[in-house]
Amino acid sequence: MKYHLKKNIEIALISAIKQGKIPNVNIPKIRVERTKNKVYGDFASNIAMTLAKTTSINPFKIASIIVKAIPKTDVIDKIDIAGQGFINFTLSSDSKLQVVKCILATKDNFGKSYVGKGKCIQVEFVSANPTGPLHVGHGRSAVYGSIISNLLETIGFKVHREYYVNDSGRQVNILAISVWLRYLDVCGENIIFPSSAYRGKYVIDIAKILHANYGDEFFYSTLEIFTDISFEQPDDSNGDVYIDDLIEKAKQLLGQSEYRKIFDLCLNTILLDISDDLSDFGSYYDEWFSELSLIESGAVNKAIKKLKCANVLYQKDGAWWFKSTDFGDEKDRVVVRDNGQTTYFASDIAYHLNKFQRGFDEVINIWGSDHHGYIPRIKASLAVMNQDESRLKVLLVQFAVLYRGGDKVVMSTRSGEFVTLRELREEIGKDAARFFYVMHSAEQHMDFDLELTKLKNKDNPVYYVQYAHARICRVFRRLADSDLIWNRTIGETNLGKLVESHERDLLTMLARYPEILEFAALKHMPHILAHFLTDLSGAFHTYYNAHNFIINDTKLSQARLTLVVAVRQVIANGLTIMGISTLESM
RNA sequence: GCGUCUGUAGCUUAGUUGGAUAGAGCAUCAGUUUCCGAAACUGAAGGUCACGGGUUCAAUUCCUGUCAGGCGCGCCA
Repeated sequence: MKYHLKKNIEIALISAIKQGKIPNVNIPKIRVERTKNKVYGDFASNIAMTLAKTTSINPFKIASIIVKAIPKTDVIDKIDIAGQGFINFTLSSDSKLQVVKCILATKDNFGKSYVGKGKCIQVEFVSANPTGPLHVGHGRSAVYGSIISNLLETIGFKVHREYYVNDSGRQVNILAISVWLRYLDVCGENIIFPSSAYRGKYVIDIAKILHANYGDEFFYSTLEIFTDISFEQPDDSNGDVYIDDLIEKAKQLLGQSEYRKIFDLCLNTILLDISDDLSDFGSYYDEWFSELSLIESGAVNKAIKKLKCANVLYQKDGAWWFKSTDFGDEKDRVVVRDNGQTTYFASDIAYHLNKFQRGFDEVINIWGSDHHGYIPRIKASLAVMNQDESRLKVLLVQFAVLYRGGDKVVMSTRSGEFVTLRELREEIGKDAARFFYVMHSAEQHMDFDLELTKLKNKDNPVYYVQYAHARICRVFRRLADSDLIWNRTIGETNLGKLVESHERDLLTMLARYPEILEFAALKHMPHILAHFLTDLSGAFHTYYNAHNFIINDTKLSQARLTLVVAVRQVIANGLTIMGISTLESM
């Protein structure tokens, strides 16, 4: 429709110029937009105002010249000039009704398009360290990433959803050592647990599994372990060194293959928990990509070689540094430590190179806002390796602060006092959690009130939308109770009877749905969809209260029922994209 | 301190390639069930768009300065 109107304006402009009514200037990009206020019709263009300066003609006059030259079609009912020179289009009643037939014909596919032209996009999201269960902070990324993926798929992109597993490096080793120490406890040793180890209850659970699977296979006495290891300072000032010493000692005592058994069990247990948690939450993945595999396959070393060849690495204090300051970073970054181990950053360089080599047209990373300082160095490394870094888009998600009533929920990993995503889901449900996470724009700091999400009224938008759907289902159950049926053919042929303002509003909203999807997907703004569904549901509830659908006037009744079926379809389609259940009754 | 994101009604917030009277919801106040589920609807009130400059036909939107807040600034990941 927009395209149709643009084309008509273009034709009008060209003919006006030919007739000499408007000077022959460069025609700016013609923009046609939905009006914000329905008194201005359905669509508006500001073309006259943008032309005013170059032609030095008053915009109102330009507008009237254009309007006169626009070809007549049966799609457009009338064209007005308003304000400082807006050209407002009102669509014909008949053309507005088409959307209902279109929805009924395409059903679940209504709203889908091929804007993406089948281009491949990789979306990496959450990628939390596999050192513990996901907490509520990860929830927002999980929802944001999965809905963006769904949106992109809906408008014709091929989407690859990926979780990057940081299964190498210190943190996972600390987890392994934490589990091992708890395991020794289970074996009967009395271990003083280091404060810099992971102290959550889940660590003990894994230790029990370890013991159940392997018995005392990994048992060593306290004496054997703690000899030659400096004591941990009570103020935790040497915690890092202490825990690293412990890791080394464990590897020594246990040997590589035994240590690996513990390590793998920890990792697999946690990963299984995370993947179950995410899929129960409605976020799904195509691939779980292992960081360790990059190191073991030599991909990391290859990437480092590339950087060396590009002459952007130098040695200092026994470590290898990447000159990222040459590419706008704040400081240079270490890629190989003085102990010969590669850093997380080195893996990430290899990982991003790998992503690019896999041939994705676009690569999207969804990161917590705490990683924003990390973007310049990754882009720098890609540029050095002759990759087009504009193919990488990093979307930052701000933190959500949890409230319970008016009180902030304090979270601290160390004390083990954090709310897990699973607990959140059990407390308020998947649907409410997803809706709340996504209803605000991602770059907005967000307050998430747990009490609010538990309300079962319109304070809680997820119920509001789900109720609209259930209410429509209810109407049809009621219809059946009265031994009546919905007749689509009669409904469709009588759509012209839908003349009430509530009905016109709904028709306009339904027609906007595909535009909303396209906009939300391309701009990576899933909250737009959430707001749209809330608005559509609101318009429906208003309509429901103002008019009856099951009435004696059969033709009007069938037309209304047909409209309402279309509304239900669009709500269902939208909720599906959001990963939220559609309910037939509540 | 430097970098970065944010600041819209009492609260939570839409408003995005600059457009017409800045939209919602909650809370407040006043109403709506013999009628498809009131988990709903109608109406009222509530705003110097943090503050000051600039750019132009037009600024909540772009630029700049100030103030306030979040986050980052490890040979952690």
